[in-house]
Amino acid sequence: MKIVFAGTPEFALEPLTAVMGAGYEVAAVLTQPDKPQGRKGVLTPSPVKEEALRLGLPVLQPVKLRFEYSALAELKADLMITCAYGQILTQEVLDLFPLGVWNIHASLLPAYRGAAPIARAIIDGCRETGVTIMKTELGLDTGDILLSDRCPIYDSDDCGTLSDRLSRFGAELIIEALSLIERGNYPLQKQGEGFVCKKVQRTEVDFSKSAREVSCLIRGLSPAPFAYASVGELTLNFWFAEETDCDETAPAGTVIDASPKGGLVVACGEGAVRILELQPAGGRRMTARDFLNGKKLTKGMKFDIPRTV
RNA sequence: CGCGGGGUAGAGCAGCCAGGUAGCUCGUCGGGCUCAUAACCCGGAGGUCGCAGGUCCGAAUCCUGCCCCCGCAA
Repeated sequence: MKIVFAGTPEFALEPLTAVMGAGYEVAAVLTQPDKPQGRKGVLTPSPVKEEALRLGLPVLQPVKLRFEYSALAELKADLMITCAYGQILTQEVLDLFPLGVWNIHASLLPAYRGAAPIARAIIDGCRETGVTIMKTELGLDTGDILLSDRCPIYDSDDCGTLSDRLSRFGAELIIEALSLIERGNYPLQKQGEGFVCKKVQRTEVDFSKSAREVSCLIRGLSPAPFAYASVGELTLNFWFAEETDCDETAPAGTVIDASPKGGLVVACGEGAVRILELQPAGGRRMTARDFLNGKKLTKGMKFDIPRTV
């Protein structure tokens, strides 16, 4: 079976290497074009492209696949796997693969179709999510389901750790899926009513929400694009936070504790959160303890609360 | 030429604007207190102040050039 693997971010790496490791012939890797990154706008290849080159696989990076699929067609592959590729496929592209196009999606479909299923699930406070293998159709993540696997979300998870875990789940599932497809007799299950989640953006923390909502937002947006908050001239990106007990009552956003021993505790609308890792603007990522040693924050200071729209 | 912050003990920072003995919090090492301790008290070690040049009696501090790190925005 000749396979094309389409993917872009780190999440797609484990599945790609698993497919290779299982001995399948990967005819080419399809990924998004190199993009300018960072302050200097250095053209940077996607994680999947780097891995593909390392594996010695041919790489295709059409800007608009819907107009540039002749190279893909010439491969005459049997099947394509998509995994966070980043472009909507057209019917012409889907028709190139006799054994179909199969998608690895990081949610328990039909929930969290679309762009940022992992981050959204954490932000929404879900206790569980998963990975689904489904047949790719024209609709956004609406195709029939072949396999899925559940995965708990822990309070110790951020988007990075959960993404890593789901990536491994996806790798296992796709191998299982390929063997089902090879045998040719597999059950497909139609999706029910679901919903689409949008891409996540850098978001200012609203401490007037509950401690759980705040900690979930922080963890869901870490390690990018981050939840942040400001106090005076200081702006902080938050890498990790947990809910915590607090005896004190203080207006939302108030720094209840800022001692190197006690940690950075901030009052929320309900409860309080303990910030464990953060990054000041212009600085490196550090533990709250390190940050507090610099004494830029003291008990009683208040974080800005974004204006409610 | 997108905007901006920064490089000072192992870590995080202050000191720089108004040049004149290297400071704070934490860690670390030693001692003490305690039934005990991550708690408390006492003491010690540890720094080419990013690099190079310049000004000056004297530069972390002022001037010039270079290297490196990071936040925002794309």
